[in-house]
Amino acid sequence: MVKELDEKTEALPDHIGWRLWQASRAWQAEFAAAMRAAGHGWFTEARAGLLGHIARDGIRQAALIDRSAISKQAVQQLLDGLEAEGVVQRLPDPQDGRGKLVGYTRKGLAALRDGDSIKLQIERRYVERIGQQRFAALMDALRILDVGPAAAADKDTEVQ
Amino acid sequence: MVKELDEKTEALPDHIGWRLWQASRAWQAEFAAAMRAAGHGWFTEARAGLLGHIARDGIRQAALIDRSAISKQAVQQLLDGLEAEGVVQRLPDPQDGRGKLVGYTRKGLAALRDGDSIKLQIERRYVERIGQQRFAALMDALRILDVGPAAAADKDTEVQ
DNA sequence: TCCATATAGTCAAGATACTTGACGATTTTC
DNA sequence: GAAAATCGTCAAGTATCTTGACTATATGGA
Repeated sequence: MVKELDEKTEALPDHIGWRLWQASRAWQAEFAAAMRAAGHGWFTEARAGLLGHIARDGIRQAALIDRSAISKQAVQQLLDGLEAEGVVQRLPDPQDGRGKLVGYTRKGLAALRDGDSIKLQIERRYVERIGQQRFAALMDALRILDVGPAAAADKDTEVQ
Repeated sequence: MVKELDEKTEALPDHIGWRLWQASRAWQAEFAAAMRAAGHGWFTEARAGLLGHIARDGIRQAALIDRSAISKQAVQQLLDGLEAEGVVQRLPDPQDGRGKLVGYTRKGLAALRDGDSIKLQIERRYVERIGQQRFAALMDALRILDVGPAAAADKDTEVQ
């Protein structure tokens, strides 16, 4: 098709936000596809974002709400889904009659283990592609940039 | 609250995917907030993702669909919204009776200009935070990683 | 002790951003 | 020309969020 080749191939955006977005989306798509291929068909990106805030030994639902950047109702709905899938379970908090403790089921913990090995595989591919040094520099810069919910939550202390 | 301090502050994930996701979300939230503050109340992250693929001199809707990672119906719905907001316009393609050409209105072009200056402001803050060298290394690594739709689309040509 | 207030979680309703499936109009291919 | 592919649209449904209203429990004085 000559017509296609005639078209100006206009450059895509090349600012930090665009690059981060593309890289993030690509990573998530790769990870989610591998998780589903590994038998965890319930795995979605929204759920992944929440699971990232649930420690292996569980967390109080209220604390989870604080850490996630979304509303408590959204957290609840995601938890409802994960609970229905048998990935997490909610138990009453013995310390606080109002509270719930969110923890992983055996199925959930198995998924975490699979997830860990998939992460390593992806990371290995990234290192192959851009080299160990550049990869280290990438992680280093992202760590020091230190955006995200933890950094935002620290503002409660108002040290600045 | 002593009880809070007693709780183990379990570490958040620290792999490349998590860091990219956090950084990407933070950038997008910052950018979208600044755009809305600049009077572009119609600006959302989903729309931003699509606009990133629309060159200043327009694009055929079919080409836009190819570049975006979403379904053609999703593209259409986003375009419907952007057209209703007066940001883009769709004109019949004189070369192809089936096709449409998507282009910016004056309002859309003005938003692009504001967006450019906001991007520069955010980038300046990032450089202040992590230093010029680290920022350059970050961009360098992300560019060479070269994930995203353009990389995928280039596979059609099979130059590799 | 009792009451005001804050916190934890839930229920309900709605918006946004997607999806798949079906379809008509046009172009390309043979 | 007629079959097949492409382009855009319409319709319906799902996932992921939102805000608002509400109940139950806990906390912290008077």
